[in-house]
Amino acid sequence: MTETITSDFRDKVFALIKRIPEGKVMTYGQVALLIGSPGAARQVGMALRGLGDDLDNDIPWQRVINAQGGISTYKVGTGELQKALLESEGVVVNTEGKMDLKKYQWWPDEEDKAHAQTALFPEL
DNA sequence: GGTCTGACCAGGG
DNA sequence: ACCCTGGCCAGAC
Repeated sequence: MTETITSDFRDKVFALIKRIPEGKVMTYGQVALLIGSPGAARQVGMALRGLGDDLDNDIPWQRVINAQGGISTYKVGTGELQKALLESEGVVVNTEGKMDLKKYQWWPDEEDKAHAQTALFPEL
C-alpha cells in the first residue's frame, strides 16, 4: 500500500474536481470544505498549480473559480484558456472573467456526498 | 526546524 | 465599488 503515502490532500482535490459536471463550477473554498479541510482554499489553488503546463489531463481544472465568481488564473497565465474552456461548456463569462456563481455553482447533494465517501475515500 | 509563499476568503474602512 | 488587513493551512526551502 505504498500509494497511501502520497499527498492525500492533493488526491482529494483532484478526485472531487473530477466529479464537477460540465458547465458547472466550484469555488476554491468550497472544494477545501468538502474534502475536509475548511479554510484551505489557497492550498486547492496550489494543488492545481501543480498540474503545471500539462493541462492536457483528465482533470477539469477550469471548473474551479474564486468565491467572487471570477477566474483566478490570469495571474499564472492560464486565464484566457480557462475562460475559453468554460465558454465551450456553455458557461457565460464576461470580459472581466466573471460569471454568475449562483447559476453555475455546483454542490453535490447528500446522496452524492455519501457515495463519494466510499468511492473517493474508502479508507474512511 | 523556522520562515515564507500563495490559481483564497471575509470583513472593515 | 475599491483598497487594505488579517487569517487561513499545506508545501517548498
